[in-house]
Amino acid sequence: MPEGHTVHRIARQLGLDLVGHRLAVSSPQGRFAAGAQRLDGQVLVGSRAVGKQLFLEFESGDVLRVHLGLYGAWDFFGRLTPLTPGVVARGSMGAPRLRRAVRMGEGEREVGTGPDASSPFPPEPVGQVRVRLASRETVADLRGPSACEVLDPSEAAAAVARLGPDPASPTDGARDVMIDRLTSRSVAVGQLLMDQSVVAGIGNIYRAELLFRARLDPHTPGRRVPAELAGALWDDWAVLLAEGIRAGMIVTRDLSSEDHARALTDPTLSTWVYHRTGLPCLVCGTPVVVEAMAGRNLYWCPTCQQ
DNA sequence: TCATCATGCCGAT
DNA sequence: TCGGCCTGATGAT
Repeated sequence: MPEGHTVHRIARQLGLDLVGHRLAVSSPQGRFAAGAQRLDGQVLVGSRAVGKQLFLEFESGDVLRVHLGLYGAWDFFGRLTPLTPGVVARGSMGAPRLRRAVRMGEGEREVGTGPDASSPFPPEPVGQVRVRLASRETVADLRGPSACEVLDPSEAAAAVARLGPDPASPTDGARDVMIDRLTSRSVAVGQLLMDQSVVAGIGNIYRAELLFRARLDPHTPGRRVPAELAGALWDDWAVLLAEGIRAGMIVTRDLSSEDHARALTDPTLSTWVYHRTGLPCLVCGTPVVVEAMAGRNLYWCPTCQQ
């Protein structure tokens, strides 16, 4: 799945191009027909990401809650404002294999179009589109989400309250809340970082990378993590998340601009340990190992992380 | 062409 | 701890 940075980018794209517009809401696939009918014709008034969840608020107070799960993605068409100056997201945002970014040439306009500007607008839905949000100029199609439901305001508030703090959607005392929840349990810190009620938005890649950057053994019980180290994990997560949102990809190493571009096609360039099983640790040379932790692949360096 | 895998999470056991 | 769900890419056949 898209980790937190991707969902924040989706929230921003929808905020730039669909918030403030009266939308046609439909479910071409049919599996969200009732929810779509409830939202159809309303003005979208807010777009917010908390962790990996997206909350879209409509003028009636109804909130569309979306979780992309492992496979979900949004496809954008029509008029799109670049999230990063000069870079227009084309195609999908969500499942990473679909991520595409096209750098616009000199002199091109700030506003780009979808993947095929010559096709009719709005485009015919392709595949299983659970929800289509359409303004006169922009279409957003949601495919393959694990959660997609309409909530009333109190239900939406409860859904947000179940999540831990998110550095990109800050709340009062967020850092202390994360420190407290991380250091009060005996569960392994490698599991706690993936627990969305401890801290929101971290997935399997950021989990492995944060632990390596902190030189922390993933098996360390949360209780044994000093508060200063838990705070440092929060601070580093805030940095990596902000950079991920800006760049539109997960980068946890300092890369030259050439390597940054090459990392689009060679993911092993952008991480310290994730997906580097058997390759020498970039710091000490020890082969990176992979093991299952709570049913997910955990990558780490047994020498650096002690 | 097929089997496997993936940045997730839930509920049953 | 496991299977189930959702979709597309990848590497093996």
